[in-house]
Amino acid sequence: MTYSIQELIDSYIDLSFSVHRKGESLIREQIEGDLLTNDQHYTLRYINRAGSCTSTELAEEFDVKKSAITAIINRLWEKGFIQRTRDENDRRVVYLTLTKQGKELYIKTEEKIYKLVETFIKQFDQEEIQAFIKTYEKLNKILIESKDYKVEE
Amino acid sequence: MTYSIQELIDSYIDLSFSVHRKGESLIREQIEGDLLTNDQHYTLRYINRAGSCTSTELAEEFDVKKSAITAIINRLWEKGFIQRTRDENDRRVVYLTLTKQGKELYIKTEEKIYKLVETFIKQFDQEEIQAFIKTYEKLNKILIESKDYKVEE
DNA sequence: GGTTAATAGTTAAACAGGTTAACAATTAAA
DNA sequence: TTTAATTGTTAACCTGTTTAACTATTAACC
Repeated sequence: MTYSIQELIDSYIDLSFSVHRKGESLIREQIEGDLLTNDQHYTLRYINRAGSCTSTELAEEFDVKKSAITAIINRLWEKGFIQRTRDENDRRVVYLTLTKQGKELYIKTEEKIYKLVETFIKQFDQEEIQAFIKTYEKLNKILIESKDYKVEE
Repeated sequence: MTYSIQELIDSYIDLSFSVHRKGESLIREQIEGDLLTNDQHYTLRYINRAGSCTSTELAEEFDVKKSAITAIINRLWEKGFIQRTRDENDRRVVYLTLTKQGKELYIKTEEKIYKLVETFIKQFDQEEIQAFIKTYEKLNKILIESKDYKVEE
């Protein structure tokens, strides 16, 4: 188990591709019928965890422009999964919360995804779990710190 | 460093989200101006590594329908980065290869991505490298094997 | 050999998600 | 009180995706 730096870089790229493509497509299959897309589920997840949040917050979390969030929220709002409430103190702000329907669908979908991921985790032995945790903590740290990375020309 | 199964599942989901969102957006910034999208670069990468390939192959690799590949290939073809060559033995088949221009752009872009990933890898100490390799190998194995996973209702 | 399958790729319509640029409404700062 | 900055939306446009129908070609079968 010795990799050159080149091989490590390749591994990272391959893993990133696999998680993105294969992982996302596995998760897509757990999502309720045609009711939600992947991104819509992530949006419900974020709002559920936050309890209530704003478009600006979602735009930062997802690293997209606010207009992209407006579009996603509109679709969820039209389907009755999200509520918009104007802040009476600062009337520019709109708080997003899940409706009862939205919360129910979110929980149901999330349970399926948990079952999927659980089958992954259960295939790890003790050593692999430790390796996973170490990698998870390191990668999260690096990805956050590299937010504004720029290659020198 | 002890995580419950619940926390492990959450970690997996968080990591998957981070790699997808933050990782992809970091890579996007390394890609040449507005010449290529992320998916277009992945397409050039696959063709370059294969030397030559077909739409069907790309559709399987990316886990999308062939018509989605046609759309991507069309855009790359219009910009002169990809060549289409009909197989004379089986005239249904079209081989995709990079043009000189396409190869040059691909290599230039890939170098930037390598530099980015290199800065990640260089932040790993020896133990973290071993943990990463173990996790990489395990996750790749699991993602491939779970290709047709279905949650029981 | 001639009909029927299957395969490779394309096209068209429709949708989701993304960007940019302009805007309205509101609040903060000068 | 005029000028900035912030929050969110809208409109135009692009990319990537699916479904369904289609063409062209090859393979399979009787």
